[in-house]
Amino acid sequence: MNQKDFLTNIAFDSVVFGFSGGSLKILIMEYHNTGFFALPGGFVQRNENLNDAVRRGLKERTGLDNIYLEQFYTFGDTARYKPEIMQTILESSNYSLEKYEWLLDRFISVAYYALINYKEVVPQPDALSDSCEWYDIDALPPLIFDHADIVAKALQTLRDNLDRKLVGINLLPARFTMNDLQKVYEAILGEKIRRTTFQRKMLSLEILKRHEKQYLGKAHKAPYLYSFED
Amino acid sequence: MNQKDFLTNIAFDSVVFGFSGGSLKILIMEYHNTGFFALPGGFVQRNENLNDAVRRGLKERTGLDNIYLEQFYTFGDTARYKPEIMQTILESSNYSLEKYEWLLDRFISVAYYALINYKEVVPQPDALSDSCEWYDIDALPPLIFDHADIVAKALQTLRDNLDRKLVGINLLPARFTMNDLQKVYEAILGEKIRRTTFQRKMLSLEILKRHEKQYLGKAHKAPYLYSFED
DNA sequence: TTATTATTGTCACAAATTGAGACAATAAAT
DNA sequence: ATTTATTGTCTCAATTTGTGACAATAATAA
Repeated sequence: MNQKDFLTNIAFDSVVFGFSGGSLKILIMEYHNTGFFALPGGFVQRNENLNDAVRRGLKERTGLDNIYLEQFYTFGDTARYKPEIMQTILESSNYSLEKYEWLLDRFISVAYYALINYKEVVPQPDALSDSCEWYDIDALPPLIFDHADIVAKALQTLRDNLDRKLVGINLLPARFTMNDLQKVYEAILGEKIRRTTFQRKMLSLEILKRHEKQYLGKAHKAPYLYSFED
Repeated sequence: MNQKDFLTNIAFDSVVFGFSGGSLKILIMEYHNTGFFALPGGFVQRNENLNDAVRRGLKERTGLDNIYLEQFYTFGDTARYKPEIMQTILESSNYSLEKYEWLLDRFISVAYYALINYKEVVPQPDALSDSCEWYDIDALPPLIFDHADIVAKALQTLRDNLDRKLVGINLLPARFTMNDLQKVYEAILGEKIRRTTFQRKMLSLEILKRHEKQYLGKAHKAPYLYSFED
């Protein structure tokens, strides 16, 4: 992690969405001995595409390749520049302030959101952090810098894109019921959806393939399973 | 324009849309003695918000404050890094390669689009360029770097946002006819719109204020003028 | 075996939105 | 007074969406 390997003044942050227990969650890192919470992020190598840098960072945090990923905004206000916070983080991990002085400079951050299947992930902390864990989107800890703004804008963008792109599928396992899918939509939108209208709309898109029924031993009709990829 | 005044490795580019003669146009710069064409852009001062930097750049090119402006994507592929082009531009304007060596570094560019009233603008070249002129969106010269991609994505984003935000109004004078507005929509979408449906939809939004009729001496019924702001 | 229960898939009809054209009302020219 | 081109509005059809009804299950309880 040497300064000359990386572009200066530019960083990225990722809002990694997962779905579990009926609610939407994101990954949050906690730095050693500081009580500071932040989005997972990183820096761009000099010979690396920006998008590839973000995928590299996500691979380190989640172990996953081929993640659904979307860039949504670049945050560049001077108000987000708070070197004293980064200094505390470095000092708390006994990092040399001389060697890592470049981290105390101002950064403009390109923000992405990712959608992943919660069950496939075992979140991994990095060298500076104690933990990388799922937090319910409605119960986040206080975040450093402007990361709360980044999360809010990620969620807003996800909502705006929900109809246009059928992105909700990326939060589910390969096979899911119509009710599973509806729960994802409700968690993202933060409101209840009418069952019959939702089912009709999803089926009319003609991109869901219907498979065998899912028998769960419940005292009622068993639902079909669906998948996205043919 | 000293390196230490600016953030390194980060730039911005602006796609400035105007509407004239029934078609959509954007501002393009041509660099001295090179035959190179590019989008207007610039760099971010160390103590300046990113968005403010873009507005500062637009003010220099157009003379306008309070421009409708939207960030839409950040371009960070390594393939866009072509120092030989920038070197040619600097040499052709007799700039010292030593002093401006930082301009030969790799830049990640945050792209914005702006919508302005064509008639209010007298485009201004900068120190490196011969001209800053309007080009029809369908007849652009070949652009350097990935600027053609940036234009394409700007237009796509503008189209996607057209219904959600009634942005077309920013391309027109303060008072306009329904037909003027329809022509703007048609130029952006690249297709004809049904007159009665369009009129009904615009009026149903209830954000247009109707004013006196516009008598142009034509042998038919005169249209009403409308404005956006109260 | 036969109800009972909860949920699913689909249909039917109403309500709302959009598509498409008809038509009267102009301003100015003939 | 008639003609011409365009505008504002209306009507009806077509499509989409909202809302509830209802039969078809799987398992449970009787």
